[in-house]
Amino acid sequence: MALRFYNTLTQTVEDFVPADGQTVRMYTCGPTVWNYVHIGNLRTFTSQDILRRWLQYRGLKLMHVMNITDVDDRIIQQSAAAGQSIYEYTSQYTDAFFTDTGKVRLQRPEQVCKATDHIGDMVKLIEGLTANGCTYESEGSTYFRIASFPEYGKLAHLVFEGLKAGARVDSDKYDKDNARDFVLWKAKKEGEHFWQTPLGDGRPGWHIECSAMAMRYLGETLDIHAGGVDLVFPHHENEIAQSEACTHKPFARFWLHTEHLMVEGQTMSKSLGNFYTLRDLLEKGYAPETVRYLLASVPYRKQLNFTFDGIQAADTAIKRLRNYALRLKTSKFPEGVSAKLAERASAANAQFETALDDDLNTAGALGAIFEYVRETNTAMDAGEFLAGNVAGALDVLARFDKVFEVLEPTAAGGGMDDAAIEALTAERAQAKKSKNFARSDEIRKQLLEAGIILEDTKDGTRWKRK
RNA sequence: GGCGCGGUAGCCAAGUGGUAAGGCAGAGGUCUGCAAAACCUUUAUUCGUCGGUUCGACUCCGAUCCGCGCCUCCA
Repeated sequence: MALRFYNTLTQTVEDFVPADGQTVRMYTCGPTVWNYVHIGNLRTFTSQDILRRWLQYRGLKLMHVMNITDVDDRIIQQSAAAGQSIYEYTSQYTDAFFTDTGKVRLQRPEQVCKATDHIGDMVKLIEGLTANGCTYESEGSTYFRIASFPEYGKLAHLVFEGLKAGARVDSDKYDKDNARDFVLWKAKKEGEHFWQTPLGDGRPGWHIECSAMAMRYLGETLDIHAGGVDLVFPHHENEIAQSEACTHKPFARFWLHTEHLMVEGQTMSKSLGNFYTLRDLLEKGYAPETVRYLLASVPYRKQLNFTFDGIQAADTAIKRLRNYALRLKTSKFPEGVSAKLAERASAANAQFETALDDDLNTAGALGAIFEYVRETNTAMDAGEFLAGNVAGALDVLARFDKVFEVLEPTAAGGGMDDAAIEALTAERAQAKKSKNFARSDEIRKQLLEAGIILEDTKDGTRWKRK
């Protein structure tokens, strides 16, 4: 089955192939670096990481660009309140962003770009729009005239006929011809950071950075543009308008949007007290890969209800897979290879791949893996799983982990080293042999306190870290 | 009001015109010096509700109820 995605632009699931057949040129809206990432942000970024990994799994090359919005109203306010320049203020949150996303094992895009490094590209784009008659100036600011782009609304599928200009209360302080017109370049305000440009002293509007940087690095038509659902309107709609009105070419072929998450069935918000950053969760003792698993396990187009029961379930599910991997690596299986089980491994891989090809159905993919794990565990218990089947099973896990990447535990740091554990395990084996169960249990307890769990099997004792 | 998404077991969740994946939790059992791991059995005659189409619908159509999102800054 072909790889396919739901495209917000057409509201249908479409087969996906990059325009040049091999390299996916993709742009995702990155963070506004004024705070630490919360789990809602992380859900979107995690879904994009799954997307990246799946495209690579399918043999495609990637040119993925993500922006860092390091100048906007909130940043200007917050940095002023903190008595810092916008650069000082945003650099700490930019660093924190990569630290946090690194912990949940998000791959870094091929190109990360900051808005403030691309003011020149934005100015050029705005000048191009002006040359095409799509802009107007008012009190030093430059606006995009929506009336100049008849297709406005095609992404969000909004119809604006009947809307009276100025009918909506405009919270923005700048004057506009039409309430829907949006600002490309904001005139300088006293005390605010600004750039001197041919457009006048000021700073960029919110939407222009994405168009300018996306086209700068990826050309006029991208294969994929992705973000959270809340960006569909007005952000992505405006990106389309300002890009296409300039180039007269489609800005992006596929638009992918990740649904929001809820927390314990409610919208996440600070006022409800259910607002969590990744740092909050890690402080509560959850492993970053557990958060990753939970966020990735629900398909990206479905709202995800984030609960503490859910994160607990994710933790247990990961342990099950780790135990399975441990069993594969430490057990002695009879010689030979079971053709039936080899076939079963191929079938599991096929199911896994079919699910992810189908608009990244992560829940379906996980189902394929767990079903395979249970069946092969049963075969192992029955003595039907043979030594020659180990490689195939490890391959199933490896394919899974290429996408989900949760099997390797995050190092807790400190603790006992492997040699010391092996020595105690050996001593305990001796004690058990001579039926000295008191000493045997003492060692088990000692290791448990150090976070090491011992498991006695017919092939000897194996250990793992908690 | 307009546009869009969703309602499947205690919780999370896949699926689809042919008779309900998977994970977690619960109960019982097997194995075990202890413990752990693993496995087995068990938990939806039923997929928000009501109609319709069909040999057959959870899956298609209509209506209806409920939840959520966007329409203004927002992942």
